Amino acid sequence: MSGETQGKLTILDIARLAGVSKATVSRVLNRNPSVDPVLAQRVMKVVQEHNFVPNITATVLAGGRTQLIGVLAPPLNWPAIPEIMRGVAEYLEGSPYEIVLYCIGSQRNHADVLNRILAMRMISGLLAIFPGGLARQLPVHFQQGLPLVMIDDQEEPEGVPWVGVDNLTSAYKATQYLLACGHTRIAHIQGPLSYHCTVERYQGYCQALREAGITPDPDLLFQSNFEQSGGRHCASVLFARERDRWPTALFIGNDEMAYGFLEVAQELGVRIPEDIAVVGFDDYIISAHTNPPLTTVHQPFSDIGRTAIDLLLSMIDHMSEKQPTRDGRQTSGGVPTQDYRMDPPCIHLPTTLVQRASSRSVLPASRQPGSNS
Amino acid sequence: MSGETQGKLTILDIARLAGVSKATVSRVLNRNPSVDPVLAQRVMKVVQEHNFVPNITATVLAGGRTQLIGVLAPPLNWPAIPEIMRGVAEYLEGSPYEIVLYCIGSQRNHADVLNRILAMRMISGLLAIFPGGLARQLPVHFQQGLPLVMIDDQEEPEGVPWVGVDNLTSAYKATQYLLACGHTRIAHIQGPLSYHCTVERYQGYCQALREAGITPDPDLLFQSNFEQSGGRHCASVLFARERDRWPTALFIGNDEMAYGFLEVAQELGVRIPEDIAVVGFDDYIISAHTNPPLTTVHQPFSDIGRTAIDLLLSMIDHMSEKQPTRDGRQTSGGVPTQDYRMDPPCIHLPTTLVQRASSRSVLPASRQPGSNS
DNA sequence: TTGTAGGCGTTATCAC
DNA sequence: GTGATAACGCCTACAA
Repeated sequence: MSGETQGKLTILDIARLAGVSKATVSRVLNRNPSVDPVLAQRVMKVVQEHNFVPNITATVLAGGRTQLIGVLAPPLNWPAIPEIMRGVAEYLEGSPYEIVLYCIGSQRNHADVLNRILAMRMISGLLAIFPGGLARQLPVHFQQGLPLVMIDDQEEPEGVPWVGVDNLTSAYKATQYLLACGHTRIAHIQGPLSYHCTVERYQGYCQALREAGITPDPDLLFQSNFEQSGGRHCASVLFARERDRWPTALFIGNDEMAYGFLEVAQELGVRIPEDIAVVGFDDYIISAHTNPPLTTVHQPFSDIGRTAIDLLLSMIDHMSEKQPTRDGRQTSGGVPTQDYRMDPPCIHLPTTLVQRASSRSVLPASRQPGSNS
Repeated sequence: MSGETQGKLTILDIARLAGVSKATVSRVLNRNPSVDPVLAQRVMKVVQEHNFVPNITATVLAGGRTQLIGVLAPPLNWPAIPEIMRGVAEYLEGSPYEIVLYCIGSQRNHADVLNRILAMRMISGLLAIFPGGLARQLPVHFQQGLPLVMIDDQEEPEGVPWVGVDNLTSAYKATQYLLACGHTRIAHIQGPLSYHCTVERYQGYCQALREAGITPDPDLLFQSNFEQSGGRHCASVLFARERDRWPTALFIGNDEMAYGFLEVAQELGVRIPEDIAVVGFDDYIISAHTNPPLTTVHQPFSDIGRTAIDLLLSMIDHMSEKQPTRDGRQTSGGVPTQDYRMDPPCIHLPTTLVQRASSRSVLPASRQPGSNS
């Protein structure tokens, strides 16, 4: 209310009002310690009274760092994205940074997006969420000094800082849970094999079975597409079999396919969990509302976003302190400073199994399995 | 692949390579018609070969317009937001513009956000989605020349360009549908009265009843909070009554409350739609998955986003052609140019009623109501 | 510690 | 039509 931002003041105006030079104002604004605290006070007072905010474009042009973080994301209505973005946005709210959002859809010339973004030289770091085909270009830019973090489940995390979950362990626990429920014929619907998470989840599934002395039965493995339609398809195939070839439980590679599966089950009058217990993976919001509500592995999406952005900001702080290419090791304030480029961090967040009505123990009440994870 | 963007070329480099001056390159890049087509060709060739993209910060600083659209939004995991953003992003993909996303959560000093955004002088237009308390400041900035569009259901659309749905008509049709189903005791759960949409939806509800010769019964009107908890609460209150005071149908002011209502109904064994038919408003993704799936008024969120951004871009084109404050009327190319500031456009998009299992006709089969609006 | 001056990459206003 | 050149607002040596 006090100072209208319209008058487009510049540091020069502030300088005059405070009776100092542009340079001093600039220094105050950038918290340069070499300025007299008294002067700084005076300047800050003027700045606040007039609600002054430096022109960011000029700042960048002059070589300062932007307060802008680029976020490369698939369409926001993909189920996991809003939650991830919430984590990102909430974290960034407490910082001076803003988000520049690059949504990659179908139309855009994918190959060029990254180049354009970087050519604009506007962001000081990039968070790449499910970058798909763009994942290939990421390591290069990272090596060239762009602070960069990837959230992905498709490519194997290599060459760039990465945040995600431990799919193998998660799938292992999900399967173990079904085993603990007393099931022995446990089927699995997996996603596209090109996805890294597909493989990991399958491995976790197999490992749990083997440890229980069960050999994974190829007859109980379905390969699909991670989409609802895929779940529907697998359901039809499965339910078309004679009843004694059905499994008693099913671990589905993601929730989306589970939705399709549950739909078909309901249409065909197959009772879940009585006839078949179902466990999914992801725990999108919808999963609590399906019929029946879906037992599933909860991915902490907002935490993933938060963690990724936290890592990114620390990378920005760190990488900007050093020259583009310097010798690896150095120490700051007793804390051993890692060289992100030599050894890109890879953070795995824990998942939890959320039990809902789509699964249930087939054991007598006295031997129910524990609650979760 | 051809031209690495790393070398940070400038128009000066391009100029040299093409054997022309900076000015000419700039003109070519900005499609200035006063440049020799042959020269333009030569320049463009160099530009493309080197994958050159002008430094956007310099462009802005020099007075050119940014290709950045500010989007002010609530947390992205609010149900309607991802769909709206999808519309926005998809539309923008076909344009040279990018999104700067400002998520407003709880922490941030709300009053300042807008000032900061504008002080940075980085965006050429602003899309305000459910701005809440910030709505008050919008008209001022709009009048001062900032291209601005609001998507909101809380404030009455006045003083700023606005895109949304016709709540009154939508509610009217929803109620009319229940009447056509044969219901006469139709209850309504409304949201906070401070919301403009609450009032409009209530008016539509009343109007439909009155036209059917029914006086709205205060006993069948519930005032709540637009949240799931509110729906639960109303359900408990309602179901605690003697059975003959129950309505046979219920028009709920938004889907969120409907979810809560359905939950309680299921917990208490009340059959939907047999005991009470339920119609909601919004049609969030979850609504197709509830138990039973929810009949509801579909808001075309992605269209709303698309329309809003379309309007915004045309405003940007238009408002930048004129001096900050000039005389009102002028004509361009035979098309009468509107002065957005004199008369802010207000676009109402149509809704559709989506029929699902939570509602059903109580009439004999021969007199079923038609499918939808 | 503080001020001065040059430069960041573009656009825009001039002359030519 | 084309080419110099002065802004644009800030940062940062360098000088004082």
